[in-house]
Amino acid sequence: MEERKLAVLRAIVDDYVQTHEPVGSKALVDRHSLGVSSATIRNDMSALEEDGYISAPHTSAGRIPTDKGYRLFVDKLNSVKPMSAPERKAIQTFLDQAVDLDDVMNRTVRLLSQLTKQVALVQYPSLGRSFVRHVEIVNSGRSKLLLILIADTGRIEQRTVDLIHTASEDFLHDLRTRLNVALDGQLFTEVPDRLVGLSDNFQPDQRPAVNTIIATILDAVVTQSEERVVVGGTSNLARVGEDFTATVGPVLEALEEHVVLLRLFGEAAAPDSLTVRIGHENSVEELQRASVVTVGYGSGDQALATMGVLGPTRMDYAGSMGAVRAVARYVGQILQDQ
Amino acid sequence: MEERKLAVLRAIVDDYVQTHEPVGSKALVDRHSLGVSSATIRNDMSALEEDGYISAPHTSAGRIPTDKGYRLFVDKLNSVKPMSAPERKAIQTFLDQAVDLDDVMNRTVRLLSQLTKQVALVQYPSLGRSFVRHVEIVNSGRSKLLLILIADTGRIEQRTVDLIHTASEDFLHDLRTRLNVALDGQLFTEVPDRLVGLSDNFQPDQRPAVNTIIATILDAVVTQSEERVVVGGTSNLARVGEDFTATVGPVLEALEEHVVLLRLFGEAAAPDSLTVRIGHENSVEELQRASVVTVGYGSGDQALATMGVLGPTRMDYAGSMGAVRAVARYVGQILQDQ
DNA sequence: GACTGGCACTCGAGCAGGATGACTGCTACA
DNA sequence: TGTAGCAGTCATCCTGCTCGAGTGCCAGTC
Repeated sequence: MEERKLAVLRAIVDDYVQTHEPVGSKALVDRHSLGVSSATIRNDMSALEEDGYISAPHTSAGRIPTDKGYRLFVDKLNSVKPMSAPERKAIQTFLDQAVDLDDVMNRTVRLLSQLTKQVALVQYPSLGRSFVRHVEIVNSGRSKLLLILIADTGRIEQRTVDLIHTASEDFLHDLRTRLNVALDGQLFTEVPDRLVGLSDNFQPDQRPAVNTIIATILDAVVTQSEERVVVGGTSNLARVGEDFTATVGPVLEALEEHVVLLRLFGEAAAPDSLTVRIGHENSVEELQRASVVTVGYGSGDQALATMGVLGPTRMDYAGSMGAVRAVARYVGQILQDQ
Repeated sequence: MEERKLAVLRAIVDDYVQTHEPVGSKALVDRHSLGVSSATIRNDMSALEEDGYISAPHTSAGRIPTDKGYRLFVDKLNSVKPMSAPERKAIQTFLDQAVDLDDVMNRTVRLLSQLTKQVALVQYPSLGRSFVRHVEIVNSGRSKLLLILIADTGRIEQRTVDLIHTASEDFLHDLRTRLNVALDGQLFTEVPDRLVGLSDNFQPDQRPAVNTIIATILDAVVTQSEERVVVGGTSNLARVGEDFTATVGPVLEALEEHVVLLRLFGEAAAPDSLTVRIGHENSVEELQRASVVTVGYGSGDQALATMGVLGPTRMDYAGSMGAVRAVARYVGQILQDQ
């Protein structure tokens, strides 16, 4: 791929992202200093179209980039747009005001959507990659217990447990202590192993209750461990122009299905490694006219979860990538400090 | 207001809600058995327009109800549409599967939006109307503490507290016990009073730490007590047709501002008392082309919080009111059982 | 007095046809 | 390999037109 053809593709993407209109050869030489005439550009564009990087909506219109064109553009992007110093400062102070994990997640989503003017997606720290900080059991009247699992990231899972008999305070105290001895500081994925044989320490008549509680813990840890995603900035979809019911409707629907979103995130990558999925590269059908920029976040080198933004394929990739990466870094830091 | 004019208004609202198109006098007599000719209807419509209940978008079009017309329609509604037995069953089983409060709230929002095909809004149970079930303090390494407040509704508030010195386990045990003695079973609004003088029970050198912790509790209880709302079903806005950027964009923006939504809910009414705000009756400017149906929910006769749906003024009021009320009842029951 | 049938009038929707202009592809040339 | 110019294409915009839904009014009827 010759240098100039790449420059032409870059120029087309830039212009199209800005104007949302097919861009012609003449407009291109006017707005960019490419050093050659429009006829030459036409030849290059013709070649680019041949190779499937751009296409013309109809004969007498300009060209727009295809998914393949955006892909090349992103691959050849020499640098993501870094945040300015005041922006970094603003991100930091805004996130530092958060009082708890929910607040961190909500603020992150707001920040991302405002910075990128896109829909923001933030996954809660995965339990599977977190450590148990504390287990608490609270008697909630009658024969009900409230079971609370606290992760080092500040994430909390709670479950109610129905027992057949009312549990005594002594029994609960004993159980609480043993659970915390067994689990505190362990990875959540280790929890099932650590609970094996725990009920052996109890009186036979207490074992059914213990086993019920253990089953509930396992359910909370295994079944529901990944399920939480926060979405924000959907009003940014209003600016896409185009036909609404056909384009934005399905996207909104997909965003409501958190299961779909989790599939969208896929495997959490290492922190700082940006992933860009453009149009059809996306496995979720409703989102094949959209692009997604994601990045893993977390403390240390292992990612806790993923966050990112979603927008039309004609988005500002360099800017979005920069913003997503910057925010992810700060969130990683904050969760480390918790 | 004569009976027939009211019947005409009802028919106009029904037809317009169904077709989304201005309805004329002829269509009206065709579709409804009003027992009079179209000319008579025209006279009635003329009078209704005079009184401001309906209006014509332009000369040769039919009429559409005004906000005032919808208001009269709702006021004269003799009954909300009750849920069918299978629907009630489905609501109940779906909600019964919820594992914790977050899950109840999320399921409620999904249920409401699916039943009404509108945007659903659910406020978390207000702390101010809940009782303290338990207070927990967890040492989270170094000089940090994790403070957890659990309400009887299952709602959990957490805060991290930075102390100057590392707290001893004995001190924490003592503090935890005293806090629970003082607070368990109390209304959250009583919490500030109950904590007065608590630090007097501690050694002078421990008092600064106790006071810091108390200040954090008060902050969690007072400042942030009302703040949580869940929104769902925004994809239903895609079906409004009309101009998108002008209508739906501002609504989506308003929905993202949870502070605005809380103002929308206003004072939580008693459970079961439905409130309908139509178009301009709404104080939130961006939502003045929308209608909101809300109802308080809770166990007993005091409402814990509010839930409802939001849609275009031309919504199915009877159906929405029925669905909202049915769901609110079940949620109230479930929270009572927790 | 309330209701009906009929008729003239209004005004937006929708369509056809023509002018406009942006853009390309091609060809000849430096 | 790059440039200049020209012919051709095609969507968009505008205009004028017809069509028909729907109203308002009036005279007549029960």
